Parts: sequence; structure tokens; C-alpha cells
Amino acid sequence: MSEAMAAASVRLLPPVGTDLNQPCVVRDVIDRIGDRWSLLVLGHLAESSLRFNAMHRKIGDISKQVLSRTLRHLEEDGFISRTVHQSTPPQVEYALTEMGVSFLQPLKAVLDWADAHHDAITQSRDKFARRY
Amino acid sequence: MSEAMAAASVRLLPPVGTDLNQPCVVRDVIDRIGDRWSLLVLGHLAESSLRFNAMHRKIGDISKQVLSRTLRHLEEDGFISRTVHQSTPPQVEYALTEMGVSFLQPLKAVLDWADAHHDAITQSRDKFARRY
DNA sequence: CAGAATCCGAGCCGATACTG
DNA sequence: CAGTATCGGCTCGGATTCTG
Repeated sequence: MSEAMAAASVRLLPPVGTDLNQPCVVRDVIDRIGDRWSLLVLGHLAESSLRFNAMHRKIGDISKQVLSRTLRHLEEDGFISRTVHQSTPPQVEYALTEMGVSFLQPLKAVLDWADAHHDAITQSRDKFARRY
Repeated sequence: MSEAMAAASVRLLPPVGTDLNQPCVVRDVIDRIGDRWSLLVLGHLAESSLRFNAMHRKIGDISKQVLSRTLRHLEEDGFISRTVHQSTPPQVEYALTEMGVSFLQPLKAVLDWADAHHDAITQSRDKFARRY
């Protein structure tokens, strides 16, 4: 057993003896971040803070409904902040919190890995498809 | 803009000008890994290779159906290998591939982050709930 | 033992219309 | 501008049953 494997497996699972249905720490994060849009939104906010409709235009193919939900979830978890500027018309600005920024670093590790192995994954899928 | 933010945002989005509906490299990975069980399965296989029913017992609250699907997806993407040992009764062994092992390292970065910020996220959720 | 087939229900996602 | 309300479709996870 390598160091990396042992280290990675430690916190991936709930503590031994606890109810496995209880989401472990990782699941608690993944369940929120691993949806259709969260990473995309965080990615855009990593470049600059944005107002609602500006982000809506930037992403392009997300409905207002879903964008609203995604933003609220990210705000709820503390990844982003929501600032209302009193004016007419109203303006609401979304930005990464300090925690949100800190998440970009581990995220980058995954991105780099995905980037490095994307071709291998694609090839693996093709090979799998040809086999069956 | 910090280095980390700029670096993280680069590959998070599809190339400018391309169809945003096309999944970008990250989405291609997250869409597979970010489901209910994949990380859990990879976590168990990080400890040792396992046969089907052994893993079923270890995880406990996953149906055979879903475990089967999860394993096939991970195999399709090249994270795990599936080895059939001809015998009666048949035995099928699942193990991490080299690529699967290499993924444990970036994964660990996320795990460490999740571990370090889990309390903050929980508190953020509580605070959010009290506000509304 | 290692799955496949079938069916069901919940939740996510989305389009559209409407509001302060 | 920044959302909410309503409704529908579709995918995912799950329970159950059956098979080589």
C-alpha cells in the first residue's frame, strides 16, 4: 500500500462503525460541487465578480431559475458572497469568498489531472465501446 | 487576480468561442466522478482490490444494480480494471489501474480541503438557515 | 458468485411566464 | 435588473426478481 493510497482513503469514508448512509466529509462537498453548474460558476467568478444577468449572459445556456439555485447553494455553503447594491435598478454582485478562493487551489490539482489524463480517458472509453 | 485564481479558471471553461454546451475537460471528469458512489468505490479500492460481493458488503447500503453500473463506468473510463478468474463459482476482481492510482493524489488535495473546511461549511449553512 | 432485467420514485434540470 | 412561480421531462438511484 503506497502512502498516497493510504492517505487518500482515510477521509474518503465515514468513520468505521458509523452509519454509512451518513454522508462523509467528502460527500458533503462533492454533493454540492459536483452538480451541473457549480464549478462553471466558480470558474467564472474566479476571473471576476459578476452581477446576476452578466453571469447569465456569460454562461449562456443556463436558465435563470437554475442559475439562481446554484448561486444560492454556493452562498449557503460559503463559497460565494452576495452583495446587494441599493439602486434603481437593483444590482446584486456575486464574488468568491476567502473560502471560495482557497478552494481554487485543490480544485486546480484535479483540473491538472483531468487535463493530463483526458485523452487517456477518451481512449479508454473508445476501447471499452469497441469491446462491447 | 491571483495566480491560483487565474490558473484554476483556465481549464475550467470550454475554450472561448466553442459551444458552451460541449462539456469541457473538467466536466468530463466531474460528471463521472461526482456521482453518488464513485469516490466511495475508489476509496475502498485504494485500500485493496476487491471482488464484487466483498465490495457490496463493505459499502453496505448500495444496491447490486447501482454498484454494477458504477463499476462499469469506472472501468469504462480506465480508473479500475476488471479481472475474471475462471472458477466455480466465478470470481471477478476489481482493482485500481495505474491511472486510478494517479488520481488519488489530486483527489487527496480536495479531501484535505474538505476536511479543513467542513466545519466552516456546516456553520455557513446554519447561519444561512437562520437568516431566512 | 456476479451480475442483468424490470419497474418505480425522487430530485435535478429546464422553459416559460410573471413580479418588485 | 434580479429574481420567483409553475410545470414538465428526464436522469439517477433503488428495490425486487431472475440467471449462468
